[in-house]
Amino acid sequence: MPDSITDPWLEILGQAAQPHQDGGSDPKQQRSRQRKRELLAAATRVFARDGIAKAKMADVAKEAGIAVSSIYDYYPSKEALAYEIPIQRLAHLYAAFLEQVAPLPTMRDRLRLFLTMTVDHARDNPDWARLLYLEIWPSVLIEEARVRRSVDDFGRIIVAMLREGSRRGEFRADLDPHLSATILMGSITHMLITWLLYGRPQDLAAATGPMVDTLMGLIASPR
Amino acid sequence: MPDSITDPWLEILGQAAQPHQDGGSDPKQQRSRQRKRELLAAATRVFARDGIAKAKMADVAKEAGIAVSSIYDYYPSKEALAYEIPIQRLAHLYAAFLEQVAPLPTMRDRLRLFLTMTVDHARDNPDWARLLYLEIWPSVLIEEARVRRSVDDFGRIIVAMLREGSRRGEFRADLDPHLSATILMGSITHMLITWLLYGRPQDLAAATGPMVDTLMGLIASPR
Amino acid sequence: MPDSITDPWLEILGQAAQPHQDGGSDPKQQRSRQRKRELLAAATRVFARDGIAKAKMADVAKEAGIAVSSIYDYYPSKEALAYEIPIQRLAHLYAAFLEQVAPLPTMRDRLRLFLTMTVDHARDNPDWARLLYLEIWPSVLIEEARVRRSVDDFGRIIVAMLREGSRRGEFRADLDPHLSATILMGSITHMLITWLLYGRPQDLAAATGPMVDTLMGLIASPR
Amino acid sequence: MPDSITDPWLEILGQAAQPHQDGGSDPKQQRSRQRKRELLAAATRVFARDGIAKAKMADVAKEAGIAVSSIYDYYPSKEALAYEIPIQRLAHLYAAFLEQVAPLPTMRDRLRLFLTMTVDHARDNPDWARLLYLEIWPSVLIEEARVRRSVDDFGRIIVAMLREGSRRGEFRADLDPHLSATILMGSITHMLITWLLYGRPQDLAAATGPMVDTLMGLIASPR
DNA sequence: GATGAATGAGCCTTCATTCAT
DNA sequence: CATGAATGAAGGCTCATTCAT
Repeated sequence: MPDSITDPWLEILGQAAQPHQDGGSDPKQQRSRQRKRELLAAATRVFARDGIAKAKMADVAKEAGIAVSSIYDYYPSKEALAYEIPIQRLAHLYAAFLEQVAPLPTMRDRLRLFLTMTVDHARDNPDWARLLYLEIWPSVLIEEARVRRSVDDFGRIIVAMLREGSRRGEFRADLDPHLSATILMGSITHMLITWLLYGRPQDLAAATGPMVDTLMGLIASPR
Repeated sequence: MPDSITDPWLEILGQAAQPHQDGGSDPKQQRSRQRKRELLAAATRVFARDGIAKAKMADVAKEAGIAVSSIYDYYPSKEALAYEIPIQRLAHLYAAFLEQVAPLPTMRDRLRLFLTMTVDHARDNPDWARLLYLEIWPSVLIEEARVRRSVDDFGRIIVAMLREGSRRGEFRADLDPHLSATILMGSITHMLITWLLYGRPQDLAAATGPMVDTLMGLIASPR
Repeated sequence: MPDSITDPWLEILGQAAQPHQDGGSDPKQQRSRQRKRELLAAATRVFARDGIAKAKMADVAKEAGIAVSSIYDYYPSKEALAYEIPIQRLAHLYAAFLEQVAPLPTMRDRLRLFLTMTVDHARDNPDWARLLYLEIWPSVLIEEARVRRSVDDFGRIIVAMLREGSRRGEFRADLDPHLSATILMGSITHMLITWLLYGRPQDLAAATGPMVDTLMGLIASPR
Repeated sequence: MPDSITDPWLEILGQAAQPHQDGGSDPKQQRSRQRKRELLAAATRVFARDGIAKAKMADVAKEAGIAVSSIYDYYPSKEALAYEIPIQRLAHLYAAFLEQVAPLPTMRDRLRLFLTMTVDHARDNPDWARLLYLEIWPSVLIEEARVRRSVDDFGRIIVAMLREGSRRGEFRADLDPHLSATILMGSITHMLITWLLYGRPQDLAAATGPMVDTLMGLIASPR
């Protein structure tokens, strides 16, 4: 049974993978775009290290090797700069998943891939992960619609995949998909947070397999 | 088989339930203690509303109905004030659990109680919960040992109970207790965060039963 | 014919002489009130010297011998501070005039006194005069109602006196009081501005007599 | 008695009507000159609207439809740009007056024309008038000699005309020409400022006649 | 014990101006 | 010529904390 492009989970994923309209200015010049990328990377490092509220634009500028005022050529405010980071990176994650998901035959494999990629993405970009999981996600302040949507997409994708898996009989039908999604996301997120804050488990990659196996076992339709 | 006071999980719980040394001064005066309680309650509200970093001592003072400088008669700094909140409340939670846990015969029931009480405590004190789950817990800033210990106690208690449950044959022995604890804590925490940020599930109490059931089902030793 | 308290010009003058509600905070302490006075005096000097837009709060603070942030204990912004100056001083001028005007028998004498006191007040407080005549008065920015009202009172008082003088037969009835008022105010103001900007006439007091005489001659009812 | 070119008032007027050396570069290109004119017009509008100190070069550029940095191809600084405006326009006013004044037989008529043209010029160019009467004229900042001279020319021309009129017996000889000039200029200026700030008199043209008549009556030599 | 008052350190943001292309 | 891009220099304002009364 081939996937239809109209499968809800694919549609949601496809939209989430779209690089939403960039918040800052969009310079035409090649060199400028490069500077902007470097700025975002530098900001990620500084914000992850000091926290958004306590981080200083001066430190971001220094880290990026540009003038403080130049930051404002790209982003209108400190918050706009901070919010751009999770938006872009999450879109990348969703896009990468979209690219690799097609060949997999079952929703089970696909969901497993999604969770695994999420952990790997965090492990490969710990600064970004700190920012997302410790600053942005729990932030009471997310009034910015674009950030909120990016973050919410995560849950939406999982719920949609769970639904599709249930429909196909791969996943238990007796579990509310929101409940399952909460367990999946909460477990993965908590593992990441523990790793970020305490450095445990030391080998995050090694711990991911058993974690994902256990979670998949929980939701797998029996027999 | 009666509990021994030397059971690791009871020992850990007993220590966690001790009100750790208060950070501020400890005036003997009755009236002073009352003011201090009010101050802490006011601070909880303000910090939950604005976030610790953005909250102003002036707002806390106004909410408490006292002068800004008077706050410093009780707590040496804004952070000390902020940190005192989770410390006290978590100790209360642990103590309340300690009081009710004894009569329960199985670790399964006890763990179930712990998770349920955690959710109830958050539901009954949403301001405090915002502060703990959205501000303190993910905080990169927790260098303050006492806060960190209070928070860590949560995980320690669960791991110890899981171990004891495994030892008694109630819980699956093939699951690493840290992995199980991560799932339990992550799931509960994520449910609370979603409730705090999005107001869903609307009826948190009603959602807690199925969630705990599912989680317990996951770790229960088969037959 | 004794003045009635209900004479329009007296009523307007009486209101204008009221010290309008102070814009800044109103500390109870005696010492604080003194500081506030000194602050206003220092601000007058700095604003007159550098212009409001270019003046720095740091310079005002230095001139007043207090910390920059302390200024904000008294006034909420630079503009509020700047605007308070003309408001207070104009009210003083109006009040002083109100005190001295009663004994004078004719409107002619009274108007002459008003114009003379205006010039004297400026001569005695050249910093304040610079601020009022060169910064505030021509300011497009006066959206602050209180400042605008204080300044407008000046014209209102003159027009009302002209009307009363006409009614009494002292002033020519064929002149529109607004036209006359424009000539009176414009002439006096222009003389002051020239004095402030160019230092001419060198002896402002000596030049005032002839100026006022000429103006009064213009509006005096013939014979 | 024909005017002699050596009449002081004519000599002063002639010099004032010369377009003083332009502050910016003087590109020979036709197109460039056009751009410069448009830039000056745009700057007039922006400066009149926001005030020189608060106006931003970026806004001027946007209004002129050119790049910010291009402004600097024409004028070396914001102040140079701002000052160029009154200089050029005043020179135009003086030149226009010079053109029309010759046929008039009496100094009285000539002075009347000068005052009327001044008002008309302001009414026809309210943006420029705001700039001149509310920003430049009272400016403490006019250290720029050329601006100051342009503005001062106004008074010089009037004083010279008053002197010539007195010499000819048209104007009262007992009035100090500086005093008379102050009344004339102050009255006209004040009428204009009131119009600019308050929109009154609504019909400026209609109000000008009586005002000028009254002023001329004041200085006219008695029969 | 309680507070009104004062402050120093700091930070985000603005903007006129420069310059390589 | 024209400009996009970059920046240095500032400045208004905030706020946690201190202290004399």
